[in-house]
Amino acid sequence: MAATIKDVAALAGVGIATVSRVYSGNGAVGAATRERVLAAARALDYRPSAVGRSLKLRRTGGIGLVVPDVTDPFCAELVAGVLDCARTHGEHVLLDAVGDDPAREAAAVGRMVEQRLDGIVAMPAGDAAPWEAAAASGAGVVFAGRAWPGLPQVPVVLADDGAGVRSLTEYLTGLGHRHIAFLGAAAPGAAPGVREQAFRATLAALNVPLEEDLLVAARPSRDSAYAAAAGLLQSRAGVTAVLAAGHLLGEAAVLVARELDLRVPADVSIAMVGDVAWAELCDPPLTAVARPGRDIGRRAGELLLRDRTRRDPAGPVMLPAELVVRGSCGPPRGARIIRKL
Amino acid sequence: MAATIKDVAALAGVGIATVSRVYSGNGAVGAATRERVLAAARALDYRPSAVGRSLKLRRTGGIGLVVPDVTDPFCAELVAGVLDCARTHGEHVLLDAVGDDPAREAAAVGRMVEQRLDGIVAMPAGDAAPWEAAAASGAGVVFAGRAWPGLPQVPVVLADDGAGVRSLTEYLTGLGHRHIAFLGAAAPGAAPGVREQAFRATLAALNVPLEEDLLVAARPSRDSAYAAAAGLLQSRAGVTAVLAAGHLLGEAAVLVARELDLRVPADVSIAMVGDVAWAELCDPPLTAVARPGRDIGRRAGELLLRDRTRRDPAGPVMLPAELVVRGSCGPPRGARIIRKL
DNA sequence: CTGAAAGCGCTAACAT
DNA sequence: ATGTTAGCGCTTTCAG
Repeated sequence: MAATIKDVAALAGVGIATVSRVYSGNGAVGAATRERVLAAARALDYRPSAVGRSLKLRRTGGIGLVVPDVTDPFCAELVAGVLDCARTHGEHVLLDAVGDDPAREAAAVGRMVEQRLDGIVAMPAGDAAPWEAAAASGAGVVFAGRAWPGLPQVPVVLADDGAGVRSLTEYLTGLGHRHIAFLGAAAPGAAPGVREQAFRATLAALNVPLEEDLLVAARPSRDSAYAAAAGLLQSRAGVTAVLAAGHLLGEAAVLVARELDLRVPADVSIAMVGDVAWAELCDPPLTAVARPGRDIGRRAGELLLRDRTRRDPAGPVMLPAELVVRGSCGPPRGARIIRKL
Repeated sequence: MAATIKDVAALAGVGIATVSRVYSGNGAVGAATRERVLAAARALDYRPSAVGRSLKLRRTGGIGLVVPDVTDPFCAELVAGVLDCARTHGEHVLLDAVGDDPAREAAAVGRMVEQRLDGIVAMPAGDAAPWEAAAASGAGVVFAGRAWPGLPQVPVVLADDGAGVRSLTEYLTGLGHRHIAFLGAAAPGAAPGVREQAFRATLAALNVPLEEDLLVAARPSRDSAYAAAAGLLQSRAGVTAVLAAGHLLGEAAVLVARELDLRVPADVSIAMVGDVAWAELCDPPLTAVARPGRDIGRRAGELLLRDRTRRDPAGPVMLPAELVVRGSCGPPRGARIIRKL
């Protein structure tokens, strides 16, 4: 169907090497010859085959990208960032969404390895095995937006959620809150995430006593988030503010507060980590920690594409998460009015 | 770096053809031999190269996907749908976002053609040329989520926005509205889109006089949307409802209404086409026309992957857009209260 | 049931 | 400046 280099060479009356030289830019060709080649190519609608070239060069180019869900705003930003990076480098991007399912992730990584991509940037979900295999196969791997404790040798770029939560916690306590709920804690027994750790640490540093029963666990699903928020706000033991550890949890908190006819921020302050479009649209607009998804994606791509003989940075690359103050947090009910700075 | 079929054959003490047969499934191999091959492959971390196979088979597989912006909720849904489809067919997806820029689109399509993908599904932005070239090269092309009048021979799958806008317009007029603004009309002189046409037609069918100055134009950007909404609502000549033709326009309307201290729906009713996450979160929740982005993506993928010798359906595939009634629309101020049905 | 060999489209020596 | 050729990793006749 598609014309090959031979067709072009034949039509132009030159050898295939000349055609190759015209397209690859290596080696010189006379102006007249080049013109004949180009004309022939145009006549035949010739596009050089990346497949043939890849086989010969033993390097395909291309970035694999594995995220849990393209529909999630943070993931979408991250994808956009990787796309940006790929575009500036003239690379293509192979995308898959694996829904945090380790089996699907393994399958996706396997397919990408078979495609002989330059490397993979991923928000890792489950098993270490596929990543080890990918790295062993010579493909680069960079994690983005999510840490993966098991593979310390894999470079990773993250939002500095610890700092983000610290800012937010300090902001809330500064407003006068002493009974802050943390929505989205680890299940009892499980290791707490960075967000929860930062929350605990900040409270401790501020000498605000931590109330363990205000750390409410939730799995990362809408339903679980909603249940957790409902459980918290219905029987709220003097909670004056809730810090939602993710945008799904923030959404749940807003919805539950509205259902319970709680005024925000008069009755409860609400804030969340993850700044998404609706944060600005809801009423009142939600204070949130903005995580630089696009930058993370871009940076991860750069890390992948750059010369891999160079030593990678020790430890994760942390990109700043910024506190965006909007109208959803105020002083706790009954507190002295804080004078504006 | 990576092991090849030869390495495996050598280690297993068989010919490369046998290794190939083990992996491709074509031809029979003795159980014992197969085991030896598999063992050797495992020892070498062998993964067959898709590049070699593609070259030999002269068919790469893979779906190209071109959207304006992965960060847009509708596009993200569409991408997710194509990903779903690709997964069930064992295909991979090559994604690019081109920001509605014809030059970037042409570049993206060019790269995809060079990759010798099976075909491309796209939300087309600009020029017809790259698409014609792609189709000529033998790759299938399917448009999704956006019509492209210039290329009638390209199959296209769309949300039935006409029907959606009709439902919405009927709903609004049913509530008693007679002065409905349409936010997002075509620029004066330009051809109106399906949404606008449906709006005009529905009003005409209902014998509601159309007020031309309530059709306000906007380009598809946040700024333009905001300006249009502000212009409309500041000097509103008796507008009782606004129908926003897209989610960006809906967002702008909500924001402007809030800034102007207009109560929704008491002072103005607001509704939009495009149901996005925040519609449910904002206060009051926004009535919207839900467009089945994911289904559109899936369907477009199917259309692309299925035997292309079969005749494609004449005319676009229309997927239903559903009116989701929430709290942002009510009877116009001063109207007789409509009895509940 | 298995091996040898041709060739997919391309690039990079090497030769002219 | 241009042509010839080998070979990238794989599948697939064709022999055996």
